[in-house]
Amino acid sequence: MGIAERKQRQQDEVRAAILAQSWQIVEESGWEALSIRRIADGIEYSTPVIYKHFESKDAILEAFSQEGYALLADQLSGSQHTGDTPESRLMSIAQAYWEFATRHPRHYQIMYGLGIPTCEMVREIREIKQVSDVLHTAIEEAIRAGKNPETDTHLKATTFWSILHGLVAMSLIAVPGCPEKARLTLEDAINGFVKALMN
Amino acid sequence: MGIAERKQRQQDEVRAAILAQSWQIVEESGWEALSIRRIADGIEYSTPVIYKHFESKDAILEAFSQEGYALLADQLSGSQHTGDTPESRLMSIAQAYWEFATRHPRHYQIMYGLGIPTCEMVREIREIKQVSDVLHTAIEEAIRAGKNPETDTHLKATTFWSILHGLVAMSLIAVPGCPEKARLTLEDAINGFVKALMN
DNA sequence: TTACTTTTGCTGACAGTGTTAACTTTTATA
DNA sequence: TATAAAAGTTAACACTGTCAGCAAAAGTAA
Repeated sequence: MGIAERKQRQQDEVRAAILAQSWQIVEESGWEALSIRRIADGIEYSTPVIYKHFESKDAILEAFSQEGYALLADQLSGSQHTGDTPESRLMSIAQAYWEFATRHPRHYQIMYGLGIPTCEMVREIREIKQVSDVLHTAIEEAIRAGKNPETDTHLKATTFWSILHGLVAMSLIAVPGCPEKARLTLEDAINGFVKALMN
Repeated sequence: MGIAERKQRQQDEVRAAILAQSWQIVEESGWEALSIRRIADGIEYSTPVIYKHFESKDAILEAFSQEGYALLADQLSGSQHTGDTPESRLMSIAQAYWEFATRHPRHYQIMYGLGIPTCEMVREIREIKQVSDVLHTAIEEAIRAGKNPETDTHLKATTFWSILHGLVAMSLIAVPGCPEKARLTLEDAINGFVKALMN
């Protein structure tokens, strides 16, 4: 009596096909080219089928946004323990953040283009919280090792995140031609931030 | 023979009406509600008339983007000479930048939502260049007054701009509820940046 | 004033968008 | 094999930006 299981499997396949087709369209032609009809064409189904799997087009975008945060969280966690000082660890995280944005620009676009992560989102969406947690942990560690242990962790973490986002948004998206200069800008800014953080 | 002049005047009025109506729609319902048909309805003309004044919808958006940069340049110029040290002047500029974004969020949205200012844009569009110039001047002055006179001005100016944008994007758009905290974050970050800038 | 020309503006269409109600076909169960 | 449920399709609604072709008004010249 594996009928229900097979059905579920088939549905899962369709859902996966929707996402795969969507991603193919986005990679080839960008987010603005993504449309329900184009997805339906690609997977050889009619448009309403998509609505059996996703409540709306926005839901599809959100799925990719979440995927992006999961990927980012992964990369950041991987760099979390690189380096032997809190300073170098913060720098590693910053570089991982930057690398993620350059490697996955389409992901970064929806993650921050369709509404920057709000406090509620950080609370509700696990993937965003993971990113936020990595940043908070690294900042907290640096504060403890620094000369001002009663510094506001949350304040510094949002500052850190904001600086990272600002640099990525400007350097990466605005000047896609010279990634070397962008990297220098990043390292310089983070160096300054870290020095100010630890006195 | 003031016929041509009167005609020009009438055309200018229609153009102004298009922009005024557009702005009313945007203020009331946001950028996503702005449509050519709605504008046409509002000014009591048919849709093709709009295309006599603007090449496309994007051209209308660009007009507002430019207006935004002009406004921003104004505010920054006004704060350029507030304060008697280079440090305090940079802080004034940062605060003016922040104030502009909170006071004119719709403007800020198109200015940075529809493509962040690239190097070419800064070169080509006068309004953006004015903003860029104010930042460069203030940074240059601070570098000269600091302990590292051979610091790269352009690098530091883009860093300054990036940090400002990052803070605005995150603090303002993400957490619209608590402007006080956002302001603190801004001042803290800029303080750190300035200290690192001047050693 | 009349005839002609240019400007101005409108109608209606094209090709596309997200979304959904109603219907048909396929599939599984009794 | 009849029936109920699930799956999938067609066709529409209400939008979107854009534009070709046509009607009307306004200006110019005889």
